[in-house]
Amino acid sequence: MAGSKGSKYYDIFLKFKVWLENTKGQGILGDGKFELLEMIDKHGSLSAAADKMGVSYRKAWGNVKEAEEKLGFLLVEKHRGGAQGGNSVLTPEGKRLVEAYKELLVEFDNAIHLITKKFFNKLNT
Amino acid sequence: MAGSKGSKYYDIFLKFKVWLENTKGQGILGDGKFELLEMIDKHGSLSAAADKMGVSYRKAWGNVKEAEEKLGFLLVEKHRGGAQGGNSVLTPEGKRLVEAYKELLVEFDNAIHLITKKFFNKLNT
DNA sequence: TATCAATATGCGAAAAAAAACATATCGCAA
DNA sequence: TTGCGATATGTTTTTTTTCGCATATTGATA
Repeated sequence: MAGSKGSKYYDIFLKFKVWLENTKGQGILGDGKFELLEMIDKHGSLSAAADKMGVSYRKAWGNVKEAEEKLGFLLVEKHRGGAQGGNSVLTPEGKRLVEAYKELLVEFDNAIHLITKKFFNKLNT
Repeated sequence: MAGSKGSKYYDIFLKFKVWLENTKGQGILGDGKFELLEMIDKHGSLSAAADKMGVSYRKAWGNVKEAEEKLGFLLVEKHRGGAQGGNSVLTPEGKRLVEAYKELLVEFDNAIHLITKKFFNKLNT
């Protein structure tokens, strides 16, 4: 819930976003891309991950590539050809990033919760 | 500084954004608009605020109007005509929001600082 | 060795967002 | 009563992003 009932701020909410940036100020990875990485990890391929997320393979592939270029190292180990056509798995670095990001989100949520409370308290003073 | 020296994460940073949203999921006010409100407060007019921020008056005006429409109440009291052509001052609600937001940012920065540290520690483990 | 599913990319269209341009209105003060 | 500077908007242009379509490559397996 946002502000207290009856307040003019009743249906207003605080939202936030966290992402990784490089020194050039370019965004690298945010919520969407992290979710994509998780899906790749879970399903074993970019195309399956894209499907599950309801985005085109073209877009998902482009996202991964862009992030990797900006980072300067690979997040996903891609294989093509073979009976299944190919597959993709996270690199150790990719896994690590995803893990760290997940924990980060939890802590962020906790912090936000407190801060939000204070914010609306102040507004309703 | 981001990761520890020599780390693969050396030149990567965590960034964040906070903003207000209404129940329809529409963004209302973020960093830029809050800064605009501060400038209006400081300079006494929308046009001066726009100048100082290096944006067009058209854009600044549109931003304020849009935010007010989504909030359902006024943030700025505008007057036109007169010797000076007109002027603008924050409404009490506008002032209140700006104040609360400023405090919010400080707390956010503190929280982020801690969380960022943990994040990179984990990556470099 | 032909097939098949997944990776890999280029490119043009379409949609969305931002910036620029053009006016109109308003009201005090000279 | 005219000029000036700020508010108020509609319209158009430009820029940026996103989407969709087409096409090539790869390699285990039947």
